[in-house]
Amino acid sequence: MARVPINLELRIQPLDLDQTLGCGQTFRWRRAPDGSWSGPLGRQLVRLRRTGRMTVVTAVPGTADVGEAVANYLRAEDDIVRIQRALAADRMLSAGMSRMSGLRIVKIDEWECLVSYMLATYANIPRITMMIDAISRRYGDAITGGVHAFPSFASLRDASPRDLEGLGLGYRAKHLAEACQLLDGTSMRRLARLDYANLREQLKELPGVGDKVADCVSLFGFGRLEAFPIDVWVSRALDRLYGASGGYAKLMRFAQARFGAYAGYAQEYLFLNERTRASSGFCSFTSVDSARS
DNA sequence: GCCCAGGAGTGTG
DNA sequence: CACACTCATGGG
Repeated sequence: MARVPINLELRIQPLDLDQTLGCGQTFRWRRAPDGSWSGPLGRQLVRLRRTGRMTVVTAVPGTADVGEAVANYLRAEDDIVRIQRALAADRMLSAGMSRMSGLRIVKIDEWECLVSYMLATYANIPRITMMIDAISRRYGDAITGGVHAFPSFASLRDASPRDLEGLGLGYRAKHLAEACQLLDGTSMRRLARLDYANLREQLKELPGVGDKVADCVSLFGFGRLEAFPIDVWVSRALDRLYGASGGYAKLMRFAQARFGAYAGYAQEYLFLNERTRASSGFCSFTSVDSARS
């Protein structure tokens, strides 16, 4: 593989990189002061930059399929305008949605997504980012510039639980180690064939995977847009905006009845709105300088 | 120091 | 079904 950068342009619209890569659905992208974003995609380090209607893609080491990989990651096939128009029928959503018109749900690698959201339990986004960086540095192949690919299934399966704990994962280390013993190299492909209801039930069989994590993995990892992850922020939003309260199953039924096939997008709008109300910023930007060393 | 975090697991009423 | 408690730890 020639370690030569490759450059190309993609036309994906609408697309706001800050909203899409900095909103907390994915954890490995870093924003540079010039507004470009860089992150590992497979075994390449990809840099994305918007120029007008186009997205400039730079990849190291460049492979011919990087354009397809980026388009897949950004779900280029999703008709965001149509999805937003459908969801705008809901007055509660339409209010805050216009500020997020460039937000796209991303399609993360299934294995990476599963591990990432197992680590995301009861931790804030900066810490989740640090944990994922830690296991990548320790178990992932080096790409370039100190950036490592996300560790493969085999590399994490062979990791000792004690070693994982030493990376600051806390009680999540045990869940991750036990989950690896229940999976094999073909598990993600098998899960991908299931419908959403069976997928989330199968995911919940894994230690450290409950309703919320199963829905995050269904949405961001397996691309099921009907999934509606309910965390503390979404739960507050449902209560505040709709007066909906109760357990996960009840709120899930409420969301599916109200938002339907695009519940995942509705969830992201509600999540960001509610989190923004509590704090100041829209996105949790992590600068290139502070996140790498 | 204090509070809380894109929860899960287990036990109890 | 709803709560209550514990888990292990670091960012803000």
